[in-house]
Amino acid sequence: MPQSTETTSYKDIKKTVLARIRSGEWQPDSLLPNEQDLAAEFSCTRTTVNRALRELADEGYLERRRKAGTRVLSAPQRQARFSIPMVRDEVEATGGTYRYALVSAETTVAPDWLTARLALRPDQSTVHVRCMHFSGNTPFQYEDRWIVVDSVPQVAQADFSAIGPNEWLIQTVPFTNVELSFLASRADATVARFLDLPEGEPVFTGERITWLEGQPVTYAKMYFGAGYRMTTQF
Amino acid sequence: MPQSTETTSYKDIKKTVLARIRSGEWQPDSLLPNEQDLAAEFSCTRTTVNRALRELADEGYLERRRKAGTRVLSAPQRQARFSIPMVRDEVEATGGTYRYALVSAETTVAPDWLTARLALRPDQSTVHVRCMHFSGNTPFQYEDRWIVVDSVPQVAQADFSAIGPNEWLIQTVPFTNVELSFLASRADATVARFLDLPEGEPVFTGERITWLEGQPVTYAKMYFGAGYRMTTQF
DNA sequence: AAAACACTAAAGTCTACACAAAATGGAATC
DNA sequence: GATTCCATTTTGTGTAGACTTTAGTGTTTT
Repeated sequence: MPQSTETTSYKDIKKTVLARIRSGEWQPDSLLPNEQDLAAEFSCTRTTVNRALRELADEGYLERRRKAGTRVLSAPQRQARFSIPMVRDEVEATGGTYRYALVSAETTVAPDWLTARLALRPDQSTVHVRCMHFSGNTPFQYEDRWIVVDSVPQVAQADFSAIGPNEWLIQTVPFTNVELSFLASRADATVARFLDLPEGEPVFTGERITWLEGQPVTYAKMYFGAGYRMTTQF
Repeated sequence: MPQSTETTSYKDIKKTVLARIRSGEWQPDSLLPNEQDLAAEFSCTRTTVNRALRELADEGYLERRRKAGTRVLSAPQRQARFSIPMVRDEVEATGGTYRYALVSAETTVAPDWLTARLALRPDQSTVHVRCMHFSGNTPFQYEDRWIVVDSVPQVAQADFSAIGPNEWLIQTVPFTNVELSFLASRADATVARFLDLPEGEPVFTGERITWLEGQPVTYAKMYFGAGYRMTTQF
């Protein structure tokens, strides 16, 4: 049957279901009709209903279990998606001119805390890179990163004077797992100097650990310049 | 054909595609074979390939355009999903005992900055609620919230002495749009007092604006206690 | 009672096919 | 040379039907 003449699409179903939840017609914790019945109601196939409900479950509105059916989540476990762009893109998106500057790059044995954090073997070798990202002449981000040499042997030959370690890594090694945190920290002397802030100032900070199939690849701490906010809409 | 005997599922296809991207077989920016050809290769239907590629595009690995085809995103525009639980759930998830305390609740005309922020009409009435969320006896979050009376008339009768404004709102009014930001701010005298921190200390801060069909519903500022970090894995 | 078992309802996934919609690239026209 | 228009390709979405997997529920056995 062609869908040009008045059919119900999975998007329509999503909207209707959401509306019913919002209107209170379908109370939290209550069970929805099964797919078959909904298909009949919307005069479409179960496939279409399935897609609608599956996506709503994905978005955190519904909970689905085989045999048990589909129920409305009581506390809509909403989730926010933040896009994590590369610094260059983030700067350019705001109209700024991106500039990168290497501060230091050296091969060292991993410090204790890093060995613990990444579950490294004692005395594994790392490349420690510190660098700055600017938007025009304004400091945008100070990055402090360690790369595990055993996981990324090529890093020994890498030259970080022109390209940032993040961009280099993305081009060079894949990763499978990431742990990402955000917090507020106080600017120590170093961070304050590079971000051009008074010492002790609050700094929005990101911490990122990346693995490839269980192997720790890199640990990065990213200190954002004054006034930075991470925003999303949904 | 039954799928018990060796068929390719959309999950298999996702894995294979990801593996090819990671291995470099399919370079960033390059075009993938079209769905028909992939279906032939995996000996399944186009529907199955479609689902696999659609989900990968959703997850930020691929870009798909009709007629243009499917290509590997050069900078895998990865996105992090943070779940935004209600404070009670967040506290209880860490094993703490949740406790709520109202600080103040009063009806006032919206201040200038809020009128501007939410695009209110001049002198619209709001309910201003300030409250604390504890984990055991440790301050977990100080919340400072305005609720627009015109959008939520019931708020005039609400009693926030036992239930937090957020939980109340979720039960009472639906919302359609949210803008959520995170930043690092310095604790002013009030925030410092409630969170039991020295004044000027960095505070991880969330700001949330909620609309219902274009109508501003509420503005909330959430100050998190010492050591808070927002974490996700992917 | 408690444990093991079978039945069955519901979601999960796949096949096979069809038509819809977008957008690219080239052809026709100005 | 630029613009408009159109055919074609590729993804998007729907139908119809089948088999699979999970997990409640009720029954039987211990």
